Amino acid sequence: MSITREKIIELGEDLIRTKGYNAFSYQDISSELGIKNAAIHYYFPSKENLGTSIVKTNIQRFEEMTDNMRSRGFDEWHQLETFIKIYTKSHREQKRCIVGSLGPDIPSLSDNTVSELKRMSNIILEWLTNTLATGREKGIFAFKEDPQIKALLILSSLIASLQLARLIDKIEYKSFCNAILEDLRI
Amino acid sequence: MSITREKIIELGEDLIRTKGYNAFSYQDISSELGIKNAAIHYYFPSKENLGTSIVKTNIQRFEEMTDNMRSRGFDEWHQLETFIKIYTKSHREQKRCIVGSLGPDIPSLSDNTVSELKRMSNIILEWLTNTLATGREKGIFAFKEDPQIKALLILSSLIASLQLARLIDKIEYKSFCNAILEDLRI
DNA sequence: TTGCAAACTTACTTAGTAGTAAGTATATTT
DNA sequence: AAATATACTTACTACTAAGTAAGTTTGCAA
Repeated sequence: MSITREKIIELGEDLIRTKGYNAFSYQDISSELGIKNAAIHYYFPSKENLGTSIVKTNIQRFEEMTDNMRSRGFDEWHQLETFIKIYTKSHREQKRCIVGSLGPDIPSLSDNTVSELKRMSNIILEWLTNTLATGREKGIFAFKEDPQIKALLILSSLIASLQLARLIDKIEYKSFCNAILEDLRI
Repeated sequence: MSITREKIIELGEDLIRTKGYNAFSYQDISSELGIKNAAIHYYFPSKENLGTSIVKTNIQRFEEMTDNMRSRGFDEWHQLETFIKIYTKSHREQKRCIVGSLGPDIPSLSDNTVSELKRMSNIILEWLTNTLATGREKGIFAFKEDPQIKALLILSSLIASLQLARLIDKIEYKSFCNAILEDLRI
């Protein structure tokens, strides 16, 4: 694969996660990479191709992570801890997650991008639901709600807190994430 | 106050909550209201003025609601229930809340709009923190976390779930909101 | 060495954006 | 009746966006 193509995807993801899909332009990418606007169109004929590719890359990354955790025999607590670390890292870097960034812009996304984004959300939610359910069966987690509802509660908290962090300065992000985990302790 | 001005604010809020700040234009408003583009500039010289006014209107509305609940002697459970109803209503109407809509677009908002948005977030969070703390003292709510952390968890869940609702169809929004309330039951 | 494909650049179009200056009709005040 | 303010419209500017067509360089293969 071309190095320029990879750089465009990487920078595009960054821009989506900081400025948002509608707020960034091909200009932002071309000037940063020292190439011309049309060079981006060479790899991604339209902005929707770029958007879709970025989401697909993220799905792949997420699946690699969960596969990796499973093959390394992480228990459910450890898996959830690792998952939450993605968000603390994003918070440190002042970025949001892809789902939280593209979600608000759904009305201006193409059908292809939206369907990939839906696929991604469902993959994450299914993994989380599964991890919670299995963890509770094994006696690792304790919670009274339905696993899917609980998964949704946790995912919502993580996504929105990255956004709220920009609005409310006094957020202690670590305590926040800790509270999510501690809430599940037996 | 002018009726056109009020209509512009109302429609503007709607557009922000459905399409997003960067995705709507003065054209969207003018064509819908049957006026010319420049008429909007007459009331709101720049888009930032409109944005700021919309946030201010929302702050006022929120404060009227909480004042009203207090003066009518609602207990904390009833107050929280009423607050959550704002989100179930938004969900029914397929809209997000103002904080959840403008939050993602902070990098493209003016300083004035951002500071009003921060003020709004803090007012909501302070009210929620306060309600949770008082409710727990009175023995109405049960939770182990710090009230501010708990408030943040609840607010994040409510905000993000409106966004996720567009991505994950099988969300049972009522059960979701119910889970938030039930989690606080003694 | 010629041919060809990959990876671009140059130079452009089209469409939409916020914003403005100047004019006009209507109602209100003096 | 004259002056003035309100609430707009007309007609524009300046700019930025995505996207495209055609040309250029570079490396490799026949």
